[in-house]
Amino acid sequence: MRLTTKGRYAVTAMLDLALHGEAGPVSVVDVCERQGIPGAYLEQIFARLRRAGCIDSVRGPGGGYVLSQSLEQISISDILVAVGEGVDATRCHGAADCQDGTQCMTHDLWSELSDQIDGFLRRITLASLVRRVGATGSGNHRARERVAELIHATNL
Amino acid sequence: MRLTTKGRYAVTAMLDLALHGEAGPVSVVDVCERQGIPGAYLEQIFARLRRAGCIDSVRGPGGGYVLSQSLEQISISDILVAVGEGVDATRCHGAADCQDGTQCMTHDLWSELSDQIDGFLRRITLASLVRRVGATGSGNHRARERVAELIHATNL
DNA sequence: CGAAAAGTAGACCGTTTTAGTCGGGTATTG
DNA sequence: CAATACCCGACTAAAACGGTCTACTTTTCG
Repeated sequence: MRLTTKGRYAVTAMLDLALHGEAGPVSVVDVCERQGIPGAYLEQIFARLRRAGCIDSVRGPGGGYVLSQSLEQISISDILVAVGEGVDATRCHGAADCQDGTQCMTHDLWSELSDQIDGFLRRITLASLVRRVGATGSGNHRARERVAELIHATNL
Repeated sequence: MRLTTKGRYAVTAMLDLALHGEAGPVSVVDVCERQGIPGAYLEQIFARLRRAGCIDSVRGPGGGYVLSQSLEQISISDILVAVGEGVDATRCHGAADCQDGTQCMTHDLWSELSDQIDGFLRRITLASLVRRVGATGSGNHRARERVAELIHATNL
């Protein structure tokens, strides 16, 4: 199972807005310089997020993007769905016609899996992400060590 | 997030072995006719499963493939990992060097997500799948209705 | 022994998706 | 009116996906 960079970029960018958006709109350039995301690509992603209603845009000098809801209201699931990276592990995209018009043996399994993953992502909001990043400090030594441990422990 | 057909085929094929393997080895042709999987492709998948130690092969007439462990011992996670479809939502594949050699802001998130999904898949074994398929009957009306409800409820 | 049944191996290939780039817009501000 | 910033659609190289095809080797049965 893979997550594409588009989905990751979208979440990263939204988190960046959450962290730096208090003083007003945040420009694409600001975000892509801080997060190392190609500017032209990030524009596309922001466009999708806007059309989905996750963010609002302000044009002209001093403009940029602003979160359109509170941090508690925006979940990771919302963001991924907005950029077309919503979870779907089924072959038939939920239609249950996987094999000759009827559902295949493993349809329930994939359906349930999709549900589990989405549930997890729905419970994580920008608010909880901000709390976490704030607590460990982004990119510092302590954080890196903690993650290294985690990876080692879970054999990821 | 997407799951490829290779992963789905692998699980389906393993489940087929679990359901029809009691009388001896099951041939590729048998499995692909029952499950609607292209034969030549399924052969590739079985080859990976064998190299990973999930199944054993028996050559010559009357040969085929046999599960190499008990139904309780084989998890969906094992199968997916065997065919190279293991869960990894991080960009850096666990190395924590996502951004300029240090970990990016969202590394923990993806790492934890991968962990959650894998945990879920590890708890489901061929044994539990066989029980489930037996209980609902594959492809019957009741099962399809249940799934339709689920899909509607979760907006998948 | 020889034919047929089956697995083994790996090169190959068309299509789709990914991960962007590019070029030209349009609104807003100073 | 010029600079800043969003807006939008077309385009593209590379990778991944979902297979196919060919040419083996091993084993059983008659």
